[in-house]
Amino acid sequence: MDWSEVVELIRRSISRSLNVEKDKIVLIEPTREEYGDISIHLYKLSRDIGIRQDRAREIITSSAERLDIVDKVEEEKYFINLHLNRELVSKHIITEILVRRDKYGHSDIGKGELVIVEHTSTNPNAPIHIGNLRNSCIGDAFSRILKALGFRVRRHFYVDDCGLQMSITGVGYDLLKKMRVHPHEEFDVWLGSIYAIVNLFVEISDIKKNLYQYLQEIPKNKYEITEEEYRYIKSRLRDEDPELKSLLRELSECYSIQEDLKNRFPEVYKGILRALENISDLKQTVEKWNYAYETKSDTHVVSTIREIVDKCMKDILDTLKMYDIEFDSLDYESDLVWSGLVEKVIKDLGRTPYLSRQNGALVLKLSEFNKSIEIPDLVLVRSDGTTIYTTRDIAYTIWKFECIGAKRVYNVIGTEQNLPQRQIKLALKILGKPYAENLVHLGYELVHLKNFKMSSRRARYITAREVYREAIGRVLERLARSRRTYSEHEKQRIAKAVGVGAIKFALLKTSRLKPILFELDRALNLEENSGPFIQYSYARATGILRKAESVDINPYFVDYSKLTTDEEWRLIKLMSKFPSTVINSYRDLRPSLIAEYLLSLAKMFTTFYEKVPVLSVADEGTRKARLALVEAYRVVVSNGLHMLGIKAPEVM
RNA sequence: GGGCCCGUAGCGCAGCUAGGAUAGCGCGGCGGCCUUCUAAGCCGCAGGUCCCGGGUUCGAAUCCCGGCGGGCCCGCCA
Repeated sequence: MDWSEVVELIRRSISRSLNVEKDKIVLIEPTREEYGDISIHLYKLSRDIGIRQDRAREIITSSAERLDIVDKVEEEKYFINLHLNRELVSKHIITEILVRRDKYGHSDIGKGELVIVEHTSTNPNAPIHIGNLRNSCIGDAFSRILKALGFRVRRHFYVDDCGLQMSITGVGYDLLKKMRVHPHEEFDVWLGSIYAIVNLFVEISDIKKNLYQYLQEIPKNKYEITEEEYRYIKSRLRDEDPELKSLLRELSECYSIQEDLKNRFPEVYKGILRALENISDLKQTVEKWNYAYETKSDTHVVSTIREIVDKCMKDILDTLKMYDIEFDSLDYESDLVWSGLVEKVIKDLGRTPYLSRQNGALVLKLSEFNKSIEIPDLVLVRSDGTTIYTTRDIAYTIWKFECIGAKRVYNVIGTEQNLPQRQIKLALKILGKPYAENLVHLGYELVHLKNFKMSSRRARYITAREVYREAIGRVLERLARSRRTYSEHEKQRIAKAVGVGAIKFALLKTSRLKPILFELDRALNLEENSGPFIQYSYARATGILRKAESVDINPYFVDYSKLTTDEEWRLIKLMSKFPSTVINSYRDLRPSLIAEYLLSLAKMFTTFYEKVPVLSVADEGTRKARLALVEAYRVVVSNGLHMLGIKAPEVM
């Protein structure tokens, strides 16, 4: 029995006695302990069902009193307060937990339905950073929640290897290879620097080209901004022509990026700059690569991009593995394009009245399809024949439903992509796909850092690996200050579990619709509203059972009348709410609900731990009952942590 | 200009979807608690115009309308 069943039992009984539908009976949580466990607002109820208050009171009271789980019915102001029979309810709840064990909180509402959770899906041209990690944690936790609820879950990583950002990286990588400049750091970090630097040169040459019509002093086909040029630009910044002014400002911003990248990645920077002497139009080269890759028409381009994508993906997946995050499938965007599926989707859309050609590009007229909401049209195919990201994502979505057979698809993608996600859904509707409604955008707000703006285009980020190393280091430091002694192996295991737990919890506990200000000190402060706090409570609970002479707890042979303290009762009640918390978390797409729940549960356990002795209590029956309670706590908290992808260490 | 989201204690956040009793938690501040199951802990104190203004209601942090403040999006980028 869990809390929702207790509530249901009472509702059913009262609704029968009053002869009204169950939905009309609203049971609420009392705000104070002396008001009992469950309350009914008499005024509201009597109005809702059209019956006099005193009559309702009479019926409810006698109906509730007949239930064996109800101990006492009291009246206070306009409330009827029910006090539950602690012994009986405790018995039901603890038995349920100890019998169901690692299945407590699980259910079969998913009925084995196949669902896809797509998450992380970062560009394979840079390391995964702390911002991406929020996505991974939410996606991974949500997958675990779905699994616990009986869904068949597949976790997919969309490898975005088409698109300009890959051509930019590929061109730079190729140039360096020809110059015999080889990577000597972590590959993904190295690749990220190439992307940022080539991207910068594309940008600079573009601006210079436009600037040339105003200022011939700035040569139009040079990639670097010299110091002289920069001084000159600054002296002209106050020019009155707005167009010129904005170009100057952009270029001056590029200069600061240039200096930063030159400083941090001198070898890559100089190598690419030297190689560029032989390239007259970098942007054109990039576009050529983009076209060649998407059409698979140049083996050198294809093998080069594939090479860097695979190497980068290895680093990304290795990093995520450190956080215990894994995938069932890597879906290469290029495979999707090369298979002809993207083309087919465009063709299918062409048969609807909503596709039209504008200036050589193919545009999906979403505004005409749905006039009730305002939504911008979507360019599907550029005038050079290449597709854009959203187009490929439409095909990808169809692939998930039709080729994989998913009944529902969850996309963990930042809220900044709200619009494209809606556009995809509309495109599915235009195609008459019945599953359009089963595409769920699990959006989340970004991670911000204090005094630091992350940017892939500038190769500025806090990588997930850095954070991991820092977290491990801090836990080891904490262990060194501990009064306990640990073996080396134990230290490493705890450091990993707790370090990762701290980071994951910090990223999961906040509602996904709120931006997170990530401060390392705060996230890794092991003494807060934190993952380690919950883990610590588990370790303490485990400690008690380790020291108990008999760990064999049979819930059927426990005298529940011995659990008499308020601390015990509060803990039992809260544990009984775990299953409904999991359901709510799934229904509202909010893993943070479980995080929040575990925090209050751990807090409650800690209070119990401080106030109620277990091992030292003289009465054997009491000791046994409390041991059962502690064991039940371990079950609930470890199930909950597991759903968040956080380990529960036995020792800390 | 339009769309989505957020606004609760000095700071970080729950509570709002299904309106009810004295609005919670953590950090930070102050004061206590380790010969007794792990002090990564516990207990106490101080700290609030629930952004503002209307409306609905016996009753609003919660629902509705209108403002204000902040974020994101509205690209032949991803």
